[in-house]
Amino acid sequence: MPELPEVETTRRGIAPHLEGRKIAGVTLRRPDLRWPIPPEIRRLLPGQRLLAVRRRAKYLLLDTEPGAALVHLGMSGVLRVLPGRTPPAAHDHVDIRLDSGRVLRFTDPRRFGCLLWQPAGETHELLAGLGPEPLSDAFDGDYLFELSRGRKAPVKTFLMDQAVVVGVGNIYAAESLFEAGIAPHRAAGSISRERYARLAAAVKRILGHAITRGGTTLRDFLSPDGLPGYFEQELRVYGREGEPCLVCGRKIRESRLGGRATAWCGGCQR
DNA sequence: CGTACCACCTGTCGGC
DNA sequence: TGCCGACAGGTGGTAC
Repeated sequence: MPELPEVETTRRGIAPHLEGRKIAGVTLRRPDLRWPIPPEIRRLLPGQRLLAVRRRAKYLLLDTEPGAALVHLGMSGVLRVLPGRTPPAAHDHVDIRLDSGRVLRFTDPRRFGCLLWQPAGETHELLAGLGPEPLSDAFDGDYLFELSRGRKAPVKTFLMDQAVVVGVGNIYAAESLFEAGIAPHRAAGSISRERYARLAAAVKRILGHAITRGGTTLRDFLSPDGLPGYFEQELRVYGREGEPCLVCGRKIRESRLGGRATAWCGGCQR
């Protein structure tokens, strides 16, 4: 499901219900999601107080004293805080019960998500190689320009590489490239410093805006309070293949890059 | 190291 | 109406 704005929206939605609460118990209805759920989740979490809910890239970290539960929502995962007596439905794989009587429930039909354990003071291997946060000062046009020299991969693929910058998935990559006026198939190494400055600014603006609007509504995503996000109606190229460009009127084109559907405007993006 | 491709899994949608 | 294939927001692993 989610790109960074959806994950951040989830974090903001669940954090007030979790921080400061004690974990009353953990219910695992499946032994694994994308990977086996490690024994620490069951063995160490019960009785611990939740100290903070953080986000790194598209991972959520539920901090406790001995370590953090690491959650990735994959393509179809949802985390919600529900009344404790809510009966589980299909694909409700994990419950973390709270001393408030409520329950943090992880639902994920496709099971591309994961629930892992990161001991206090350590960095999980999956987080070790990640690039900078897109909304941080470390991410800017100069960074993209320097890192991209010699790269032949399409700029869209480059931008979606989580080792380059985290949190930019298929939707927001397409939208950012449209705003920056860059054709998605252009080789990353052939793009000028000035154009990368525009691209970095577009990524920051679009992700920041999407977060303030509560993420993009897609069929698998509801924000944690059950309300849909409101960003979908503002998408300018993603999902608009064949429709007229809102700027120049040309038909939005569709191609495939790195196996992913790619929408772009041949008039506005060069 | 960089790049391309496959895999994981379920639900939904369009076409016949 | 029913069936079947294609596709979906992610990303680790592998093979070149």
